[in-house]
Formats: sequence, C-alpha cells, structure tokens
Amino acid sequence: MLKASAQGTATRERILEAAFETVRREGYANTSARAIARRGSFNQALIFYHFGEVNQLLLAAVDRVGEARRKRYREVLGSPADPLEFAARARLLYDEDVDSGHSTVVAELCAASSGNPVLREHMLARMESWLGFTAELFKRFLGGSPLAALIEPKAAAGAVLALYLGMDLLIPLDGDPRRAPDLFHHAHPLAATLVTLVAARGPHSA
Amino acid sequence: MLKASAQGTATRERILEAAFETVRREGYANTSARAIARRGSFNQALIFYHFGEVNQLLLAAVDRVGEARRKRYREVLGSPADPLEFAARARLLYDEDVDSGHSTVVAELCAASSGNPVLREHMLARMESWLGFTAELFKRFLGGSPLAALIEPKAAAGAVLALYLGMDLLIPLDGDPRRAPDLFHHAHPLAATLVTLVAARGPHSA
DNA sequence: GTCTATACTTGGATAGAC
DNA sequence: GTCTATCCAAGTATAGAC
Repeated sequence: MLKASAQGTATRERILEAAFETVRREGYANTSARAIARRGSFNQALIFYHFGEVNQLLLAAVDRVGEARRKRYREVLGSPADPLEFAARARLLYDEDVDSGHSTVVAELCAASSGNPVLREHMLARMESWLGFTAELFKRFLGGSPLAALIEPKAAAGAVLALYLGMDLLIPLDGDPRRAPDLFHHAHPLAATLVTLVAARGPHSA
Repeated sequence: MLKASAQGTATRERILEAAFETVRREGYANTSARAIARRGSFNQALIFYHFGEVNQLLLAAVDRVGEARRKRYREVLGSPADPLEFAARARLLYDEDVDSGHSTVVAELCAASSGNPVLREHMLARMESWLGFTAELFKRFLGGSPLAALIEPKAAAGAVLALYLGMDLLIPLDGDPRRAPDLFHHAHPLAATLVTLVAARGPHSA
C-alpha cells in the first residue's frame, strides 16, 4: 500500500521533529521516549518501531537538520565574496543555526557523547565533517591573501567550531539573545583592522 | 565529638571527589547517586544525608574545584607580564583545567542546565563570575595598548569563555589531546603580528 | 555518621491485539 | 503501521537499625 507507507513516512517525520524539539527545549537529560511522545502527541512505542532506540532517533533527528543546514551553507557561501560580504553571510547562517535550535541540539549531543561510545562515534564523524567543511572555507577565503601565512585552516576551523559550540552552551544559560550579535559586532573592527594592516605590511614585517 | 565530625568532613570530601570524577568520566547523563557511590566505594544513602540531592552535590563538587582554580588563576596572573609571558601563563592554566577535568565538568553541567532551572541559575552565576574575572583581565592587559580601541573587554571575555567551553566538548569527543596545544601554537604568530602591527600603525590607520 | 532495606517513580523495551 | 498492556531495570529518596 502506497498510502500506508506514506503515512509511515509522515509519522517518522513527526517523531524526528518532536525528538529534535525535546532535546532543544528540555535538554538531553530530560529527553526520554516518553517525553518525546508526549511532545509529539503520538504513541511511545512508535519510537522503538521506527528507530529501534532513543539514541538512534536523536542521531537521525540531528542528521536530518544537519543535512539541511549543510546544503544551506553551500548555497549561501558558494558564490565568491569579499571579506565583509563573507562575514555578513556567515553571520546570517549562524543566526539561523541558533534560531532553528540546530546548534543547541548539537551541543547537547556532544556533551552527552561523553558517556556513550555509540553516540560519541557518531557525533565525532559529524563534527569532523563540519571541521573539514570549515577548513575548506578558510582555505578558499585565505587563498592569495597575506593572512594565509598566519592562519592554519584546520586549526582555525577547530577554533570556529569550538566557539560555535561554546556559544550554544552559554546562550541557553542566560537566555541572552544579544550575546552572539554582540560578538559579531565587536569582532568586526578587529577583523577589519587586521585584514587592512596585514594587506598593507605583510605578515612578517615588524 | 571532634572525631566523628572530622570523619564526616572526610566523607564529604570523598563524596565530592567521586561526584566530580563521575561527571568527568561518565558524563552528566550517567551520573546517578548509585554511579557516584560505586566509584567512591561508599554507601549511596550518604549522598542524600550530606547533600540532600544529587544535583546539589554536583554543584558543590564543581564549586569546590572552581574555587581552587580561581585562586590559582589569581596567583598566576596576578603579577605583571608582557603579552608573550601572559600568553604562556594563560596556556599553562588552560592545560591545568583540561588535565584536572574542571573544564569538562563545567561544560557538562552547562549542557545539563538546559533542562533544569535550579542547575541553570547556579551555573549562570558561576559563569558570570568567570566572565567578569576574564573581562577584568582584558581591561588590565589592554590598558594603554592601541588594541584597547579594537577589543571590548566584556565581549572578548565572552568569546574566550565560549571557546573554552567549546574546546571541552570537542576534546572528549575525539580524545585528541593535541587539539588545544595546536590551537595555542597556531594562534601565536597571528596574535604576535596583530600586536606588532597595531602598535606600529594604530588601530585606525588604513 | 553510616548501613540495610525498601517504597516509590520513571524509563526502556517488547508482545500481541487491532 | 499503530495502540494497549506490561515487564524489567535503574534511580531517587526515606526510615530505621546500628
């Protein structure tokens, strides 16, 4: 039956959505099969039928959103841009990540990975994927710039990722939505000065 | 009885230590009263006698280490230092935080705060304390430098804290102890160049 | 202050009816 | 594919003996 299968797919989506929202709003520690089912108004047993166990569901939920985000990143950052334009786009993407809860859920699952080998393996692979992606961005962005002599793409990508995750531990903590905008705001003149100065004098002049 | 009270104090210490180590090694999600008691080889009921509930114990455990770390920070960063010396000391302190597990436990509890108002309130206060401390460091460090025009202490402190927390989500993930050293290593020439260039030309020249 | 025993709750997971 | 019912494991917390 095509109809039955279509309904199964729709249910899967509902479960994935509810799982994501539960982690986002209640944290990993409070994300039980029962809590997810309550939020999505469906039967708790469906989780095990469709996903086997709760952690597998959570991984599927974060992957689902993660793939959409990855696609969006490619779209927005694919075309060439000068540094200022690039920064504006990166900020847009970051805001989307915060608003959608993606970054919160990723941070929650990273923290939970600590005590769960299966989760850890999976999240490690996901984060390494983002690390490689970000490192490529740095390479492309730094290509031909004097800054290339000063910034190692992989290390810089690691720092960006860590900053990203760390912000998303702090944001739910104080509930201050201005934290991230402020950081972008204040980082801007610093970055602009660095780019200008290095371009003018080169990284090795002293 | 002084002896009985002394033993009670010793037990409290054992419980605090076991609680800290359990969060560090097994993650918040696996940190139950039973798991803590198992690790410390004492009776599970003692936790409730001494601390009332598990979360209170965890907060006491992170505070105990946090206060020691704060003291250490003051000692090491109290005396004047040029930028290079300052960076070396900051790195030493950071390595200690990672080795001791302090940063991991803080990150775990921040993540867990998401779903627990009491925990959140407490961790928020602790993090704001560190935020103020770090902002003061920036103020002192930037005083009289041309960089002061480019770096807002509070925003910079927030970024450092986020970076710190984020690193401690990533480190247990891949178990790579070279992650942090590498970051310091690669950041060094960038920082050195920035300091030199800004000192030579000032932040507003273009 | 510490231990044993236990009441109670929540959650993971499955069997079997529909 | 979904629902009801249920079993079992693990955890919180307390009472009461020592």
